[in-house]
Amino acid sequence: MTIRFYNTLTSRTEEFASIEPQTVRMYSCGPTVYDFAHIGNFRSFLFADLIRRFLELAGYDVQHVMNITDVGHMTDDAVADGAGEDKMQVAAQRIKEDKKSGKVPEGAIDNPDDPYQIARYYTNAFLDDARQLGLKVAFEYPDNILHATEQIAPMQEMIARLIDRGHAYVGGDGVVYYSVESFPAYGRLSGNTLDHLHSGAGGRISEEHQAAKRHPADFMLWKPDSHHIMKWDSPWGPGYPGWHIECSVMALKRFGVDTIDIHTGGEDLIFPHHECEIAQSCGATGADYFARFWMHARFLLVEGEKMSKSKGNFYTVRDVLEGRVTGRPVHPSVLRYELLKSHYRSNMNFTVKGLQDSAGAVKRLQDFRSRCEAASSGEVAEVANSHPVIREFIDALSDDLNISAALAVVLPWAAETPADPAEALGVLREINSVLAVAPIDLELGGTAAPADDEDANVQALCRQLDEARARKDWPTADEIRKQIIDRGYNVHTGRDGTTAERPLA
RNA sequence: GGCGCCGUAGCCAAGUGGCCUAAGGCGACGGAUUGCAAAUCCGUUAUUCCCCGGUUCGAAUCCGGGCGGCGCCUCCA
Repeated sequence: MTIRFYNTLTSRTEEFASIEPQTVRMYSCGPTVYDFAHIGNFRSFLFADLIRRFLELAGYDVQHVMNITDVGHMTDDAVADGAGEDKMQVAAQRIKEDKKSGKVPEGAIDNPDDPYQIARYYTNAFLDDARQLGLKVAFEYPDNILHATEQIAPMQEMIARLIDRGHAYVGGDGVVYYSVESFPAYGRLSGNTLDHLHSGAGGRISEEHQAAKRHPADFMLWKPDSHHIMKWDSPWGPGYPGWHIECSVMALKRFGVDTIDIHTGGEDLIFPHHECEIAQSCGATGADYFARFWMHARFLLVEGEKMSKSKGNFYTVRDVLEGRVTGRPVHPSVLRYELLKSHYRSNMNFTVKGLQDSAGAVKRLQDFRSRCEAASSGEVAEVANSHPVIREFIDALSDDLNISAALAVVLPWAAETPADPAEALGVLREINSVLAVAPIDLELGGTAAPADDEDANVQALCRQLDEARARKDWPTADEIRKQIIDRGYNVHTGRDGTTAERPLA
C-alpha cells in the first residue's frame, strides 16, 4: 500500500513515509480561545483527525499534538491609533454583554476581566465540542493539547537561541524580531519569497514600524509591553510572545525531535503563520525541515458564501447541534460527517440541505450496524485489513484522503444484507474507527442523546398506538402516529411493536 | 498586480489519455411491501464533464487562451 498526500511545501502529491517506521508525529494548529470555535475551525480540526485515524487504521502509531492559543494577541482591526486591540480585552467586553443576554451562562465566567477565566471557559467549550464531534486528540487533553501560556519559558529559550544563532535581533523599538534575511528558505512554503513580498507589499505598512526592523518581512518574536493584559517577565522586558513561536516550541518540545512528519492547519495559516514557524524552527534547530509534510484544509463556505459575522452565517458547533441553524437539533455524528465528506482541498460548501443529506448517510450506516447486531447476536468477528471492503476503503484514502471514493466503497456495501453479520460488524468497526459516525466513536463511547420527559411521553404514545392497532382502530392509530410525528420523531411500526426516535438532523 | 487551489447531474462528489454512451451518496420520481406510514427492496434520474482553440487514431482527463469561484500577500492577530 502506498500512501500519497498533497504536500503544500512542494505543491505536489507525494508518497508519504514517516521518518521513523510505524510512528507518525503530527502537529495541528489549534484554536484561539477568545470565543466559541466555529464550524470552519472544526472542518480543519476534523481534517487532521481524518489523517490521524486513517494512518492508525493503516497501521501507524500516530502521536498527535495540538495547541491552544490563549495568549491575548492583538486584533487585526486597523483602529484609529493603528495599534489594534488586545483580543482578550475585546473578548472581555463581549462577554460582559453576552452575560446580560444569557449567551454566556451566569457563573460561567465570574470575572470577565480575568483573561485566564475567559481562556478556561472557551477551552472547555472547545473540548466539549471537539469530543462531541469525535476529535480524538481532544480525549488526550491535557497531554497532547498544550496551552501557549504554559509554554512561555521554552518560547523564551527558543527566542534566545535564535538571537544567539543570528536569526533574531532586538529592534529599535525594543521588540525582538526574526530576521527573514537570515533564513534563505523563507517563502518556500507559501511562494511568498522576499522578492515577491517586496513587490506586493504596496503601501500597507506604516513607516514607524518599519523603521525599527531590518527587513519589512521581519516578524515579532517577543513584544515588551507593560500595558498588555497578559504579560510575562523576559530578558527583553515584560511582555508577550509573538503568535508564531508557540507552535514551533510546542511541536519540537512535545515530540523531542527537530523534524516532525506532518503539520496541518487551515489554508489561511500557510502565510504568514506556517512560513514563520518554519523559519523559527529550522533557524533554532538547524534542521532542513520542520515538518516533512505540510497539509492544509481549504476554507469552508456557508451557503456559497464566506462565513462572516456581518452576513449572519457565522455558525459555532453548538449553533448547529442545538438547532439554531436548521430549526431542529442535529446529531453530532451528522455534523462530523458533513464536515468530513468533502475532499479537504476542495471548496466545502456547508448548507442546511447538505446537513440533511448527511443525516441520511449516517442513518444508513447506523441502521446497517443495528441490523447486523440483531442478526449476529452482537458477535463481532476479527477482520484483517486485507478484507476486500477495508482494502478498498484504505486504498481510496491512501490517495490523498479521497474520502468520496472511500464513502463510495462503504455506502453501497452498507446497503446490502451481509451474508455474515459478525464479519460485517468487524469490517464496520475498522471503517468506523476512521469515520467515527456509527456511532460517533466506538472506542470512546460516543454520546447518546439523553432521554428526557419528551422521550418518555413519546414512548407512551407508541404503546397507545400499538393498542389501537391491536384493536384495528385505524383512525385512532393514525391520529397517534401523527401526534408523534408532529413532536418531531420518526415512527417505525415493526414486528415487535412501534418505536420512535428523533431524527439525526 | 503576485503566489496557490479549484470548476463534472437539483445538491455533495469519483474519475487524471481508450473498459466513461462518466462511480457512489443525498434528493426526486415510479414500483414491490405495509391497514396507512416509516424502514427495506427493485427500477428511473449527465450521449456529457465552465467556454473556445490545439495535440492525439482517441480527451472530462494533456497543452494554450478565456470566463468563474476561493484563500493568502507582513509586523496588528
